[in-house]
Amino acid sequence: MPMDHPPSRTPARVADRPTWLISRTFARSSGLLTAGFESHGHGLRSYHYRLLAALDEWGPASQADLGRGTGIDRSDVTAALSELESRRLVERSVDPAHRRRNIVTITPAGVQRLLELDNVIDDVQEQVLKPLTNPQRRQFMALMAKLLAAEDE
Amino acid sequence: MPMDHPPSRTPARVADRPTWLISRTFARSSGLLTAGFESHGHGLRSYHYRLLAALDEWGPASQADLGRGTGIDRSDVTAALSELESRRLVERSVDPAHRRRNIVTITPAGVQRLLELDNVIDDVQEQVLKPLTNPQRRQFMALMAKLLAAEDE
DNA sequence: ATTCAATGTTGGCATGGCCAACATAGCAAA
DNA sequence: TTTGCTATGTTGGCCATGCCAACATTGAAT
Repeated sequence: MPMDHPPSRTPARVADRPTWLISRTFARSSGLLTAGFESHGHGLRSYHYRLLAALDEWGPASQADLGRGTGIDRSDVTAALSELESRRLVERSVDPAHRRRNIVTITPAGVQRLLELDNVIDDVQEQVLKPLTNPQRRQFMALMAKLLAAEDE
Repeated sequence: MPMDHPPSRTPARVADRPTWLISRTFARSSGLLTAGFESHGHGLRSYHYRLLAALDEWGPASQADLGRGTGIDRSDVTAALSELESRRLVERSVDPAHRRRNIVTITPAGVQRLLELDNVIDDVQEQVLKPLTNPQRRQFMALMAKLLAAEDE
């Protein structure tokens, strides 16, 4: 999604459209995020961050719950957790009550890593919003929140 | 990118970050766009639309110019044009001056299709922006434009 | 006891954005 | 004029994100 080769000019019917602006905005944001993860992300990506954050904030959970909670597909949760586990950032253990189910726990090293990623990601927010004044930033976020409120129906 | 299964709850450190809002906004916009193309797009996708729009607005062009103009990679231009050509929406002919170069032209049927796609896409804009009042829509777009202005440097 | 639903896992797919390599063709500098 | 350098179109590949299907296992419901 990072579109590193932006169009030199853009057809008018495309350039004016909100969906185009949104997609360009996302490309910019996503590009900066990717760059941030690449240089200071210790090989992790956004799935990993979202899972670590969920585990830290909500405590140990099953993979299915993590998937539902974070919106990440079950199969992708499995893959991302395996990577986190091999880095000792989370631990998987069988739920004694439901032996089919794994209980996933974040390790102290995982919390540590999460904190580091927080900083990386905060930097990116700054870069993304740099062109806007503080009131504009708040306005922008409020408008997006309004746009997304409809999502729940 | 359509994220059709949004998170049921979202970790706080994720939920209030601009990059998250942007990515959710894009997911929504992109999902509606995909749905629009799927139901009334005659099997075409956004690359096709962008290319048709460029050809309609700028007139016949070489593939390399189309790529540079639209920000689509040369190789993807080739593929998308082949699909458009097989549907008789564009025509390729060798540039007599530079025999290595193709001159791509939009056909009347292509213009027709473009007009239809315009309507589909306009509908999507409405859907995306529905939660906002008209002044809010203008504000939102202005803020994104400001965000993207930095892109040129 | 027999169904049914949930769980974790594997493997696959599409889209959008990329890159590398290649043959061909034109241009330019020597 | 010959020797490059560059542009062009094409093929084929890669990666990330978001998805879906199928499967065996397991527990719960009937």
